[in-house]
Amino acid sequence: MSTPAIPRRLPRAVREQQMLDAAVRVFSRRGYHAASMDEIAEQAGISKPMVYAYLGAKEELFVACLHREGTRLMEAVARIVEPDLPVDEQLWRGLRAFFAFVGAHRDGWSVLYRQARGQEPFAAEVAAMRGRLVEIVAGLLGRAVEAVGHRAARPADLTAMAYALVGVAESLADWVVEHTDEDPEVTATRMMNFVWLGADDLLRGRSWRPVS
Amino acid sequence: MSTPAIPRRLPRAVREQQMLDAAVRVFSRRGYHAASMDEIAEQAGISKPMVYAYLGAKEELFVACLHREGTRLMEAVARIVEPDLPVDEQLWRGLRAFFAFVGAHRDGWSVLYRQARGQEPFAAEVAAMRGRLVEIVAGLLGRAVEAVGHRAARPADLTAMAYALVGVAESLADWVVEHTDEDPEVTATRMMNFVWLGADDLLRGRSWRPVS
DNA sequence: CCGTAATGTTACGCGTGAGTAAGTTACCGT
DNA sequence: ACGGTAACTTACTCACGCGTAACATTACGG
Repeated sequence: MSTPAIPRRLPRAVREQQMLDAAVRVFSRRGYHAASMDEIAEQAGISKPMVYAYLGAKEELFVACLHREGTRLMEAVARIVEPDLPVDEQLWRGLRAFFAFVGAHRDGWSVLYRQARGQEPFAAEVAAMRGRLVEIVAGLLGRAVEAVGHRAARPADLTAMAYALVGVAESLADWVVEHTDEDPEVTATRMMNFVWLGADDLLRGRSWRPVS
Repeated sequence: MSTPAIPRRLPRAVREQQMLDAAVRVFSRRGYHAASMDEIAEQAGISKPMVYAYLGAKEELFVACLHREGTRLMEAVARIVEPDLPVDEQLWRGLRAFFAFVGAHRDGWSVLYRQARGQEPFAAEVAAMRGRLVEIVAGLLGRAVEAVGHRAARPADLTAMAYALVGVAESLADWVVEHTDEDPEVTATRMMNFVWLGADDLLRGRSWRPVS
């Protein structure tokens, strides 16, 4: 009648995930430099050399965090969006998935966007990811313009508009992080209203879809 | 006929500005932690103990940078905006001033927004500044809604909308930083079009004001 | 013209935290 | 049951960079 006594030794794959969990938590709390490898190891319930053995030095570890969180985010969104839908519907779906993800992975979001964008070795990588996203959105907008039957807009105009869209999403992601109580879906609705209709219509009381 | 031989010793006020200039440059390039006091001193053309004598330890120095750049930005915008103008006109003026400032002070913007928001001792202060700005914008929107003669909107709705607006501005500030060649005024126009009209109208070819 | 305060320098102490060497214990296939 | 390997630890080294003590020099008011 001895409980199987959970093994003190765990397989590598499991430990790696525990380490990444701990690292994301600590990086997001302290910031890249202030975070110490010792604290990360402690949080992971393991000793420091194991972290080095499995995930390498601090920089590599941070990149691993970035990569995991970034991939998770992209997949969460990609899973939901279906091509060949009208643009507003695609936006709506993508945004719901995005805010839901941020709401459920605050620390990951913080590492990705609050930390990495400033710290020099990583800023470039995040900028690249963001750039790809902006171009995807710009492409979407381009197709939408064609569909409505207009002359093709200048690429710079579309890219700038995509920049703005992505910016709104990032900013409202902070809103989601700060307002724990509010349903991410409500935030997605707010964004759709704002972005799709514009301030002019909005101030006049119109809405793309009611907020709640 | 001896040129007055610029004095090697300079008054405190001048040195302090040189130091802050150097600090902003180095902080923006390297990030808070990676920036070394030695490099800042060297960039300022002075030795390290002088920096400590005039502006204190690293944290105090960074706060001083934050404060100077933040104040400059606020003043640049406040100087332009006049109350009692219609909301869209106020937005337009404020945005022109904002993007012009960012275009002329890239490093300052980077320190303020890319660095400070992640680094723990400072994140709170920046968040507070940003929060005040959001509330100002929200107040503006509230007055606009009343002016159009609607029932007062819920505060949370206005604040969220202000969040989104500020987010667009921040994001397009990055656009300005990256596209050195483009006139900041063009960026301000892009933002007005996007924010005021919304994607729906915009994709159909309408515009608040042509881009160029 | 001289003292004194402001401006400036060189050279160092010292904590902190990244990264590692060497050794130990549990697990697992044969 | 018994090698061998994967999981794990303790206990260091060492560089880096913040902050300072102690000292030098120029300006300038009285």
